[in-house]
Amino acid sequence: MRHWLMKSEPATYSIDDLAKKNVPDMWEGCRNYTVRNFIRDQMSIGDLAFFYHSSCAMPGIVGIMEIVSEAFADPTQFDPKSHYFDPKSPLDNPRWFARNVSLVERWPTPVTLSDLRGEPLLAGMGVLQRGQRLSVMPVTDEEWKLVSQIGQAKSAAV
DNA sequence: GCCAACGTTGGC
DNA sequence: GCCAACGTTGGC
Repeated sequence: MRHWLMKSEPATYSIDDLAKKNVPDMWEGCRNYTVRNFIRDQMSIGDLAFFYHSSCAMPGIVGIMEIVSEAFADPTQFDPKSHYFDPKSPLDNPRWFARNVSLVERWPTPVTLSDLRGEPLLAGMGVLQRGQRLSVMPVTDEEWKLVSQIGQAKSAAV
């Protein structure tokens, strides 16, 4: 099993939006080829991912999701009304892929970006690297364990 | 709103 | 295939 970090702007789609569904939801709208390859080729059903809130007052990891489907063509690329519409993506050879995800844990007390930066053992994490902008990226087993512990401890302490 | 970093586009 | 221009990301 692999581990991931997946970013979303909470103003667009937050962990509360996912929690409200009570069923798996589609992780859509990725429009970067590196991210596309992760989603299409590297993820597996059963993989776990951190849900990361970006571009907001308190950026950080707000919970855990599970990948629950194979990759499928992201329908928003074919929808002219969608913000994610891509007129150059051929119907018979889609450029962009999505997966369904389901909520595993929502952390009432997030592990903030500054929490992550404050932990020397996490200095190598992709999300902390200067200039990295991928909205989906792999997380090592060690990083996963440590961040999960921090997240669960912070949220249990409330 | 600023700006650094990076990906994508398109002219050549 | 090069590379400048442009657009986007995302923290601050």
